[in-house]
Amino acid sequence: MYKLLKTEGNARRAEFSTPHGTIQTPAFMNVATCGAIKGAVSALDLKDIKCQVQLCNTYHLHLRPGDKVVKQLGGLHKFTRWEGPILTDSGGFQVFSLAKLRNIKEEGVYFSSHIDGRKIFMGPEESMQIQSNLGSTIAMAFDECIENPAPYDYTKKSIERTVRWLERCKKEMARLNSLEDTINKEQMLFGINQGSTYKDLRIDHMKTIAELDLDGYAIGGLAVGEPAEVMYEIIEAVEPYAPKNKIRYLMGVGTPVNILEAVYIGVDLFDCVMPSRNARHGHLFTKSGIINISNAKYELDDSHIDSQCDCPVCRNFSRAYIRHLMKSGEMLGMRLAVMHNLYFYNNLMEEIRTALDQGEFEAYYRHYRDILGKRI
RNA sequence: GUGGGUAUAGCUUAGUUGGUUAAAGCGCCAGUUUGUGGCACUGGAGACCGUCGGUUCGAAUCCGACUAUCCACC
Repeated sequence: MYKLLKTEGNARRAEFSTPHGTIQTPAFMNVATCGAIKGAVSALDLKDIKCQVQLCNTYHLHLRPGDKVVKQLGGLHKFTRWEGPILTDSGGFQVFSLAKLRNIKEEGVYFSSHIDGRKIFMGPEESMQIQSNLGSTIAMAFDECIENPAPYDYTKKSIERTVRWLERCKKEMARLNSLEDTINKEQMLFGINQGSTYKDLRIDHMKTIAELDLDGYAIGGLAVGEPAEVMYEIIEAVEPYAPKNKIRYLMGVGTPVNILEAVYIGVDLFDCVMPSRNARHGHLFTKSGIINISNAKYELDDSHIDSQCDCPVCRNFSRAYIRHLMKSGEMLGMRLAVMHNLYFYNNLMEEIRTALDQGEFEAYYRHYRDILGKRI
């Protein structure tokens, strides 16, 4: 249930209520692909880093430990000890990211497991069944994330198929939610807008899926190599056709500035591996830009990662210590880096929400852009 | 003390019958990462080849002495 609280320009401040709690938006989802945020961060840590909602992956959990195993253990919430909202990605992106191994047909996609190479099939019904077994709060529709660049004709045929897949997803989810032993009988379904970088196809597709009255609408297939300006233009083009009374989710995006720009255009929800993956490689976000904590210049730096940050890591540990841990390959270094970066993202979203609450988002937006010195 | 082996980048090593600019891994330095195939990838710096002398047009490579170190024996 999406409840709009305030708007400023196209930017929206809202609450999205779910069976597992209310998400204050704009919000960032913390990526926990296999049921855990990479870097030894457990559900016990999530409040400390201001996490509201996690994203887990259908494909990965299907392969290991298996969605039926998770169901027998009571679903993802009980399994991971996280009581808040969980969104599961449908596996559609893996079709794209494992492109060499795929074979896309009308019924679904045949591809090889990245773990043991065995052939697997996933179509809309399978994806919904897996996500139902996982018992996530929100299921994503099974879509095709089209490569960039893609020919116009291929894109047109692909999004027509993605619409047919979406209709099958909706039907299957209704069936699964009515079954006696379903873990979450109120599981929600988000549709995904595709259409590569063709505005007319994007708009046509959004108009079509808007009529299906889904619980939320995602924009997928962006930030896959096209310039950021192109991404912003596509979001701006599609935004007027996304239902006003439904949450909007920009999939896989992005940098702090990407997110700020997208909020400005009217997006509510984000996810991205950037904060956690960058952290694992020592790249830490600060209000004055990214620092690489492994750099030699931090060897004797007794200050905190970000002097303006009040996360648990910055309240306690020095740059020199975290650099030492990262250089030594200590797991704690990675853990502290990931926690800091996720806090940075979650805190950024909180600042955006506060600015919207106070009617000062425009000023915040311009200020933040100036700090980073560029739009991208 | 005697006999034998070894000595090449910070470390561990490769280097053809002597032939242009001595190679690799690790480490070091820096960069990349956008619905995650988690310790990755890309690039860079760094060696007058133990020391001194000899043979040769030419020596990391062959010869001698010295030094260091390892093994065996006393």
